[in-house]
Amino acid sequence: MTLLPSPQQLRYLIALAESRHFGRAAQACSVTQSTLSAGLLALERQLDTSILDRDAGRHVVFTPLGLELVERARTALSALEAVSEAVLAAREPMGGPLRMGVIPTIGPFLLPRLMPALRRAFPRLKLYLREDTTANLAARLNANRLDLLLLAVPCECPGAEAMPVARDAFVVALPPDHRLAGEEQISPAALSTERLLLLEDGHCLRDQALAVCGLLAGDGTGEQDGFAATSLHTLVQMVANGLGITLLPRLAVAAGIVEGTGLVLRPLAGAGAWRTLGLVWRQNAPRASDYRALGAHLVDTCREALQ
Amino acid sequence: MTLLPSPQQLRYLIALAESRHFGRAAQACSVTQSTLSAGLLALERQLDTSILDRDAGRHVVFTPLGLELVERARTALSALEAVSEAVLAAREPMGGPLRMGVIPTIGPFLLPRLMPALRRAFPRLKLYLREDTTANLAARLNANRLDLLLLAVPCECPGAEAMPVARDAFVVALPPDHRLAGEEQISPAALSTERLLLLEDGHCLRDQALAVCGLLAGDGTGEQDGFAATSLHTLVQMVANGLGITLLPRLAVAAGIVEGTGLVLRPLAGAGAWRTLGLVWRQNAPRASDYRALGAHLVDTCREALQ
DNA sequence: ACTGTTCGATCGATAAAACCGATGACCTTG
DNA sequence: CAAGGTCATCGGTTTTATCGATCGAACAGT
Repeated sequence: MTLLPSPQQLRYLIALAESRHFGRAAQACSVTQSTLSAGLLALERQLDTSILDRDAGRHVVFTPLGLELVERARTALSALEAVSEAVLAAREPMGGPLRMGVIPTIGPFLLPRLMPALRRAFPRLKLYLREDTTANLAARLNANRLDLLLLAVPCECPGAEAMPVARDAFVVALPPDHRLAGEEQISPAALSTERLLLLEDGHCLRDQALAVCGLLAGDGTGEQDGFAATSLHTLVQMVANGLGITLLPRLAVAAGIVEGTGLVLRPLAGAGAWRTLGLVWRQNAPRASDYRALGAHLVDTCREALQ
Repeated sequence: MTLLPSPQQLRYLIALAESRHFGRAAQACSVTQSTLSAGLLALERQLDTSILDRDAGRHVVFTPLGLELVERARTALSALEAVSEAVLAAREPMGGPLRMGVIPTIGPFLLPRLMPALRRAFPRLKLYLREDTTANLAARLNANRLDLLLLAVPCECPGAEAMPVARDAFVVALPPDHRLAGEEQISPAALSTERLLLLEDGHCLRDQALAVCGLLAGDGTGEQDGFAATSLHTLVQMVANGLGITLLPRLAVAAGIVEGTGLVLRPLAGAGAWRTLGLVWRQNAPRASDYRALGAHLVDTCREALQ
């Protein structure tokens, strides 16, 4: 039987990959630098390969194989942690810490409603939140630094399981004096010729809104003077200032994002366009059944939030 | 940070689950019984849970949670082994041992051609073979006791990646004095009223043949007097004895399975039915690129084997 | 009921390893 | 060239894994 790397060695490896600094990596692992150094040397000796390029000056440089090993170490360590966590999950369903990631176009509008409902339904749940873009959240989910994502599905996330929870329609928001403000509803085709304001690149809502207008995402598509908003709230302010029009998710509208701005809201003509909100977690996550139960509650909360 | 189970402890757990006997499990791990016993007790203590039901007489009985932990331990250990194996795979592409499973309706007809070709292309490859049904092979793939499967895809195998390599058409085989033997080609509908002989339950070819005839798989479907064949060779002998007709994969026919039997072969009318041969391996398998290269060779071999 | 056997748990001793603190060698920077 | 920072190495200590021997309970055959 081949000699296996120890979990500790893998921790050292991952910590070093994240900080690229022996001392800080050691600190993250709560050991001394000498211990971490020796542990990594032992790992290289056991695997009979070189993980670090030690001829590369004083910077920590990984060999190509070393980088692959880091990735595999991550999944291996996640699998090990899943063993421990399965015990906790079985002992106390819907208890303990849950690290959830949420995108900025959902969080501020849904969480204020969701949190009280969850606290009522699952009093023992400790929910840690992180707001970030889909790509960053997905990376953290894979690195086992988040347990659950609340975002627009489908999303590129290999090895993950998704559960759709709600359909969130897009609504056109315009200044009251806009020439389209008199229309009952607005056709998607009409949008593509307007000055369409969008969130900056990286927000999935941006790409979805562009898709609704029949435009392809790309550098600066749909931007006015190269200017894009950093949040839906600033986006609304820009529209209120007459800089253009935009698409808002019904979820944000229902949460009152346009209140006091005087903006006019109009539905999209036709079958309408929407995004699908959903939960995403790692396959084989020990608490997957918890996540599904949470998703069931989320379905209710979304129905209420979307009136 | 939570205390993680050690790889050794997981090995003990898995070995015990497989043998349900402390002494033999210890032997499988090359340790003494006392070591394994202490290791498992330490694991239960660390996880603060009970894995074994020790009030259940002298038999080894796992708790429900214990069984789940065994499953998770398997995946965790596989992930750990993947780290080590990635090193070997990088050091020597297409070298070292490869444990391949193959179904009985492919192996005897393709391997005689495949093996010499592989030996020529990859001289350093050490290929271990196991012939079994799809279900058993899939179980062994998941348990990390096989690396690669050669079978009919798609197959139920979660967490696996598949690569189709060839299309293998079905051919009707009949006795020369059969009333359908005079036809140029035979329609699938005509088959369903014939005395159709098939492999016994568990062979995927059986279900595929039934599907071709528009029949659903079920208890005894398509059996004559409750009698089913255990291999394609015996099946051919039964047809030659006038007990009925059957469907054979072109692969077996091309390998000469009906030679000397006097059986008549007729194509199926219409678009024709076929099975897809393919390779399957675990996602994240360190040698996945090797498997794809092997699959590319397999495409050639199959083309030749199917003439 | 008695008895020998089998099986898993426990104990004491020993060898291996993980870890720490201090130190050394080397590179980089001012 | 000197100073600071960074990783590797070394000696000593603590912890852990393992073994061999033994114990006690459950079971089977008489």
